[in-house]
Amino acid sequence: MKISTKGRYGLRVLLDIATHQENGPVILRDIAKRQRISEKYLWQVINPMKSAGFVNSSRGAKGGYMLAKGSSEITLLDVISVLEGPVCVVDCVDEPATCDRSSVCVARAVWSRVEDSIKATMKGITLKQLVENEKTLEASVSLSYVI
Amino acid sequence: MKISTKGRYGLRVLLDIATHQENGPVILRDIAKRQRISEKYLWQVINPMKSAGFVNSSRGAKGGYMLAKGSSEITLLDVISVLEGPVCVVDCVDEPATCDRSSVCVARAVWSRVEDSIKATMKGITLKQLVENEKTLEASVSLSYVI
DNA sequence: TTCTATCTCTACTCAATTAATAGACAAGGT
DNA sequence: ACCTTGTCTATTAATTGAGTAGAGATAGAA
Repeated sequence: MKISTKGRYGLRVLLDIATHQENGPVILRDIAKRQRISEKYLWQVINPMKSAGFVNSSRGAKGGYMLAKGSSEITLLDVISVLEGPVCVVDCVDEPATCDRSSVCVARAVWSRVEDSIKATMKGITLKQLVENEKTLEASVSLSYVI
Repeated sequence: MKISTKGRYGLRVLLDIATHQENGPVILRDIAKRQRISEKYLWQVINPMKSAGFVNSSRGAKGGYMLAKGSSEITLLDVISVLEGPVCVVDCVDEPATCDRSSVCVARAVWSRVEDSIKATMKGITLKQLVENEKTLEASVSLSYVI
């Protein structure tokens, strides 16, 4: 029941891009520095998100990555699905054919219920919310320094 | 985001015991046959549940396992916590000390929210419910044969 | 008492997955 | 041209998952 580094890093990468893309594309090296993740590994994280259409890239000097859509259109469920594979706590939920009892299996019904609940929660969390939370958090932190 | 065999088998084992313990202790070999799991591996599943106080065991002839408490007192969250370890999608949620940013980390807040939702869902599912679901399911299946 | 059924425990193995690292290559802007 | 940046393919070490093997302990029955 763990989220792997791919999923966790992916979320942080998107958040990083969202908060730094005002002045043009954000380059991998800077993300890597800020997030303390190797560039090489980061590429493996960001590449699927490019394929999934969360970010755009441009090559060469002044290149980098930018969000490909509004941050309110990217949900946690999207990110995790792309980086960790479909949210599926037990295979038989998504692939009933793998077990002949699936149509009458009480256990399967349970996993299905758990899965639905996870999906619903994740779908309700957007990148935009995170960005806003971060802003208010920063504000309160800097405020505490002033006081 | 997968539940491993330990957790899945554990649930099935409890359900199996609950539905077969009327005539005394249920032996591992029978559970193994019915659930198509090796006895050896099954022991690794049932042993933590014994330690956790879900089942009692008696040794020797006529021995076996029985539920140690009412099926309404065992929740899915209990079972999974015992067999898969604490429900924790990301370490920093349960152990804030592992990361110095944890107190101001937006990502962590997200994982915490996901975790809480999973826990709440699992806590709401009791073994008793499963037993009852199975009964009604059996009834409807046998009915369909009669018709 | 002895036999047998049953649970108990430790150790081992094999495969898959995770989390990286390394290095060559491709393309676009100045 | 040159430098910057993204793109791709391998490789690897560590961890976890899933299961097997076999000896040992204990309680009831004959």
